[in-house]
Amino acid sequence: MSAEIKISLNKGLYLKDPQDSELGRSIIKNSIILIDEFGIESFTFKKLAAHIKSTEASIYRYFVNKHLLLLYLVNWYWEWVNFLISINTINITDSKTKLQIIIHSFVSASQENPVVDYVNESILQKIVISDGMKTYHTKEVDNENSKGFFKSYKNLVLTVSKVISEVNPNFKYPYTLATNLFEMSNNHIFFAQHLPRLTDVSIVENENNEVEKMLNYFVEKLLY
Amino acid sequence: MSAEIKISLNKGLYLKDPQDSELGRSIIKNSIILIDEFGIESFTFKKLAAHIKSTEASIYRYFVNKHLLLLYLVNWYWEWVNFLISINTINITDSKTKLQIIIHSFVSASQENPVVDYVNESILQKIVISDGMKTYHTKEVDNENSKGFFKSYKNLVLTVSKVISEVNPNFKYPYTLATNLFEMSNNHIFFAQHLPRLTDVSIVENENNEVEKMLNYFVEKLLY
DNA sequence: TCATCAATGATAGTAATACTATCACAAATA
DNA sequence: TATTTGTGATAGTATTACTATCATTGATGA
Repeated sequence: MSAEIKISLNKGLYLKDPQDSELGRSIIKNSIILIDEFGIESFTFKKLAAHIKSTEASIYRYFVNKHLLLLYLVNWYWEWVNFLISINTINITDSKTKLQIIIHSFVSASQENPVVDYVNESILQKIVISDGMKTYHTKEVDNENSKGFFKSYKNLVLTVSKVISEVNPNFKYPYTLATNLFEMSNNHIFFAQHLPRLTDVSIVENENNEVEKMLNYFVEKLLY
Repeated sequence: MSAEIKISLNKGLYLKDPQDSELGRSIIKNSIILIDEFGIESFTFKKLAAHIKSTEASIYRYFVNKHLLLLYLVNWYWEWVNFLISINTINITDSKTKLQIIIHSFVSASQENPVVDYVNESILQKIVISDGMKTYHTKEVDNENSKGFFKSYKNLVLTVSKVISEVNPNFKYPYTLATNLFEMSNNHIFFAQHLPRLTDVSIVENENNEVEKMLNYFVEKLLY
């Protein structure tokens, strides 16, 4: 995988494309580290500025506020998972196998080779698991949705729903299941770590094998 | 249903029991209204104080901060749904029917008779749908979990998982499915309203029939 | 009936957050 | 060489999320 790949995102997510400058890439790289460290609530542009030895004002030239920065990062993740699915299923003809690969991508996205050096996908996955749903659980959803800020997620769900319908054309809820596989994946990785009573799976040695097995079990019962 | 019912919650959730005083009940009643109106992010104790013609200081005598207030309200909801399930399944012997009633409780909890006059369960459900997951998606989960702040949710999941295992003792993931039914219910009501591309269901005339049907379809495929 | 005590209100103050504005400077570009 | 672009430095503001202190009122109890 070369460094040539540039994931392109909705222009409304940023004021200035962070991928185009040293400072921009540093903002991306280090915001991922700091959001993971502090959580999105306690993360501030001031902390980030201090960390990268820049200033708040400079960061505000790239992103309107931290919510849009998070949305940018989460969109990046959605695009990236979509990309992984594309390349990993390109030569696969069997739909059931495709769906298995999709599930593997949801669960183990973080263990793929990095695409660009300024995004640590492994940490980014942790952010998506912990804070991803906060991007759309706001009073601004409808407004932001109309600007296309959730397009990447919808694309991902569309891709997966197609495979679901290939596996079983009679299954009535392909979109619902597609969304649910992604959310279940994230939720139960989180629950295994923090609220184990809410799940049956556990995380052994940082591997999400059990979550993957669980999702395949659900898919089998629902579609086969 | 009489007004005698008092839902009892973990004492760590509040500084002073809001159910025991006029002001406390007013805080509960009006915080539900204002959180729904502004969303948890823009909701402040100052706004609430102005709304109920009290002061910030007085509200802080009941709750440490708005996060704990939200946690209180969400716990109230979890307890309430658990209570609904208990009374609505009390004379039911068939497990499949029990599970249908559970699903109906998740989806239509808001349409049951109110238990106490200071909690509008219908609006509270909207809050749980929009902001409920923010109670545990924080850096404080482990700490708060150790204080028992998620006990009500775990109880609810335990109740449901037992019924799932009654329906099909061989199903491997009863806790996962129990959690997922609750989360799916909330998520897809939300998606139907704000991000319809992520779901197959729609909300017609404020009724969640389609979500209920969808959940029953999933349960059937998974357990029958 | 008086003392006191708990609950609430009124007011003030502080540190941090989430910005916005202005000016200076250096490097790239035309 | 002139100009534009990107970044840094600094300052300032409104709001948030509290904390502290004191006054008032109404109920309790001796």
